[in-house]
Amino acid sequence: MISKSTEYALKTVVFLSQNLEEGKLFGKKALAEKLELPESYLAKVLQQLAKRNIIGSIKGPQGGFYALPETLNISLLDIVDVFEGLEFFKKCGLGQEECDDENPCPIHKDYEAFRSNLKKTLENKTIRDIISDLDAGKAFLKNLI
Amino acid sequence: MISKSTEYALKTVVFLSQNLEEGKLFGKKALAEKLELPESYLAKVLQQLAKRNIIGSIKGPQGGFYALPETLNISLLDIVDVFEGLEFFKKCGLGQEECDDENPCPIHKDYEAFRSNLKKTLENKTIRDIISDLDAGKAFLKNLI
DNA sequence: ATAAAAAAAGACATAAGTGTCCTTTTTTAA
DNA sequence: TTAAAAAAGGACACTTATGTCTTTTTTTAT
Repeated sequence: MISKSTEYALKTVVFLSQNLEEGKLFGKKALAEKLELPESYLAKVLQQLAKRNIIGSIKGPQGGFYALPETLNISLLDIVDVFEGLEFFKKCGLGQEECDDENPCPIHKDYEAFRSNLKKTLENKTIRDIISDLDAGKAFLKNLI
Repeated sequence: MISKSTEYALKTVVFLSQNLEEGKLFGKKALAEKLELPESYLAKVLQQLAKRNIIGSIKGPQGGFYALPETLNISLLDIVDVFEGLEFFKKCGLGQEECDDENPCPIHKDYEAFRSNLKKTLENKTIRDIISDLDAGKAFLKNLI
């Protein structure tokens, strides 16, 4: 449910937010090196994030990507939404076309609880929260702090 | 986490268990028609189930597949294990290589709770349970009862 | 103006899951 | 013993996610 795209996006958004300073920009190459991610693939991810206004981008020499003021309020679910959509949180765990409270599949109730709890967790976890956890040493992400 | 292979396998195993009668066999064609599944692909699934002794198979004319006595005690997790393995229940939700209680990712604790709950749910749900739920009208699976 | 730097975009490569088709092997029934 | 029926297995096609490479567009600095 969480693809590489989402994983790379999260790390980039966290990094940019940690380094949010007046006029400070990071190119795809710098980001790929810092975070040890595939540069060309990361470029696509960055473009999608910029298009969705989750981060900002400036073209030309000295250009690059940067965190917006709102970026800190972005939730993990927002990032998942960009790359996977929210279908996962509606679909039946056993792949049944029809599956709801009226017509439940054999694990409907448990699975429904699972996915809605997971959704809530992702929804409530903002970039701000993650950075605060990283700062406090309560959580870790490779190559970030 | 639950692939088409697992979905098809579950439906077949349930069907065969519902029709467990002395000497009664079903060929891949009959199963594919009954369950409305792609016949050639289902054949592969059936082979893997037979190889793992989750169902039995007999070659030759009048041959086919059938449920074993133990088939009723098979859990959903057993079927998942055949086609996806159990990696999902160990892997980090954010794709981090290192992620455990010592070095948790930002959603480690919540995610760990979800996936272990889900695992327990799959582990405790046997084919017998599913058939009993289907019989009682408590659950539904397309083309099964 | 022009060259360079960077984002943006398009085309292609690879791997895994899904799915189909064809051939081989086994085994039973005639 | 032979033909047919069925499982078993191998090879290939399609799709999506992942990843790379090249070209185009934008923009700044000289």
